[in-house]
Amino acid sequence: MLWSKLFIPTLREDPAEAEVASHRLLLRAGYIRQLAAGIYNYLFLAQRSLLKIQRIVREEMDAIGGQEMYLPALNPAEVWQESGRWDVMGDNLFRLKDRFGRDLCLGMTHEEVMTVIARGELRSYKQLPQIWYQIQTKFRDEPRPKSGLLRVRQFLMKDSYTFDMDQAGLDAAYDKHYRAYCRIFDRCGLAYTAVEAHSGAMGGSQSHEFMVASEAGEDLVAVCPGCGYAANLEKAVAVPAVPSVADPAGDLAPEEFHTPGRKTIAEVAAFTGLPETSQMKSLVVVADGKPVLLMLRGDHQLSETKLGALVNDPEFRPAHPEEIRQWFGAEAGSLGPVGVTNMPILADQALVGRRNMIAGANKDDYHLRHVTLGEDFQAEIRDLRQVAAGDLCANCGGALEIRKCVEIGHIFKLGYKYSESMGLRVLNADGKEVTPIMGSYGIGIERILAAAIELYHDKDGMMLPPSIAPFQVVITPANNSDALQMEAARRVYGECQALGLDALLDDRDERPGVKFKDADLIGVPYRIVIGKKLGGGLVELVERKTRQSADVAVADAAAAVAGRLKK
RNA sequence: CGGGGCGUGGCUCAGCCUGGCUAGAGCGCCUGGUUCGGGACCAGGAGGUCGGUGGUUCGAAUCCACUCGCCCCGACCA
Repeated sequence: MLWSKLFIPTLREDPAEAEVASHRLLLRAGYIRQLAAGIYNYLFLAQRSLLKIQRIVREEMDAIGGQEMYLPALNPAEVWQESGRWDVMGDNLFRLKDRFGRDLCLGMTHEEVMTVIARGELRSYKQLPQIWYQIQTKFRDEPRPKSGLLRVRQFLMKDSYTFDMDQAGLDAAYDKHYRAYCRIFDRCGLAYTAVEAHSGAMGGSQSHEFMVASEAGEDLVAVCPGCGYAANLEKAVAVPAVPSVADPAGDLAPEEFHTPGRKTIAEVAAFTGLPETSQMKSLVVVADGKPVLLMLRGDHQLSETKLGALVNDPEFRPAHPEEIRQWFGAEAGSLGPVGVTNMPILADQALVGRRNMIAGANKDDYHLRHVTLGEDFQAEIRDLRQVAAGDLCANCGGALEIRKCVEIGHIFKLGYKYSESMGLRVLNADGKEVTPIMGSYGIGIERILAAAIELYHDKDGMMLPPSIAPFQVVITPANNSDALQMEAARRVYGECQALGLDALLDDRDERPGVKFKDADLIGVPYRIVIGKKLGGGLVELVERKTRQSADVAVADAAAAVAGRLKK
């Protein structure tokens, strides 16, 4: 295509509102423009790139037997009420009424609609398994849209759903998706990791997220460089780092001591001269309307996700100061487990095997030393803590790292949540009605583009992988007023097209510097510069990512690019 | 929803604290000319109800109140 005819509104300066690299560059390179918070216009370049991503997704979904559909974004409330998500989703669901006052919503995913189709049409085990997918605009009323295309209120998602007769079928469907996702992200040129994920409100037994490491991300992932273990921090397990000071040995009885004004773990550590690892942290939460005392090692953080799942109440809350006073007779800074009988105690497994630790005395300004789990108090042992950097891998003992990541895909074994609540049943070979088991699998289309930019950019602009760049090659005549250069540029451009390349001819009447800057900014992987060496029959072939350039014969330029793209 | 910040030509910003001429700069845009390997130069030109509403004042971009929008932190989050 001819650049002079295209709408590519590049900006010379960084837009003020953009913080993260992908947002800044998408705006500067003329890919997107904002319409409202979390709502973007995808201009020509973005659309071109997104279409390429969608094409890759389609090809790989089709390759595992996926059947593409297109379902309404506008959904009647009834189907969401049937699944229960009308209430569960709260303010995240965009809701509206039609002229007759009927409730509708804009779909954030399509489990319900897919299940409606399935229950209306699937009758027999002979029709299963099925893999249905769509690429649709999804809506979420995000409380805080941010970071350009990374967290938006309207976005494209590939979502697929599988229906199987049994767990083995679901396992196979899940595995197909897992492998398809790897191929998709490989083809998109992303460096990604598949991590074990918390299945959250979606229920279900198994779940993986596909993550791209980036400071712009919002998820934290624990990874083991040694054995490859990787899990979302919400779910990660690890062996805690060894306490920095060994516990006092012996069968010692709890012993009260005065700790005036020392309320936090850090203050008590400073006061006693013993590290935080020698203390027990006491947290009181109210879950399901009832108080629970949680015991953790002093330096450990509570995992709210894990606790939410344990107590079956993701909405649990910390106890109020008055409640703590009432239940313990002391302030939050002096709480401990010894003598507590009016509520259940959950202790993190990192406390097992520890002896004679320090904990609050349930008496203001006093702590106890020599507190031992199982001897001085009884508790249910659970995994409560959030894994931290430096913890040891449960598989291989290596030190774990924590990385910020962008989630680009998520696969779930849904189980029977929707098929059961919405009444999907088919007849099995014995003529009995059975409920099929489902899986659900999503890919954030725009996030692939944004994540690629986060991964691959420099001070001059994007360095998009060729598979998802809006163009594969740009032909840049250095001087438009040089008729020979222009003629050669047109010829090379034609040859690129003949070879099936996505080529862009920068025929704008601009100085070379402007053309180079723009080409770098929008991230075209290869550039053929027609310049002064044309007299000697040579043009310059430059790779955007590496900045490596090579002189090639004019006649070979197009083929040279095609050759490099094949690699 | 809590905390912070910002709304002035298309973009980046100055002016506001301490009210006072026709509201500025750089970039971009238009016309003409010169130029042509990393965001050129000269000359001329277009473009702004200063987010909105109300108030104070002889007079408001500037002060006050309300309000809308956007960004960031937190909460939230298939």
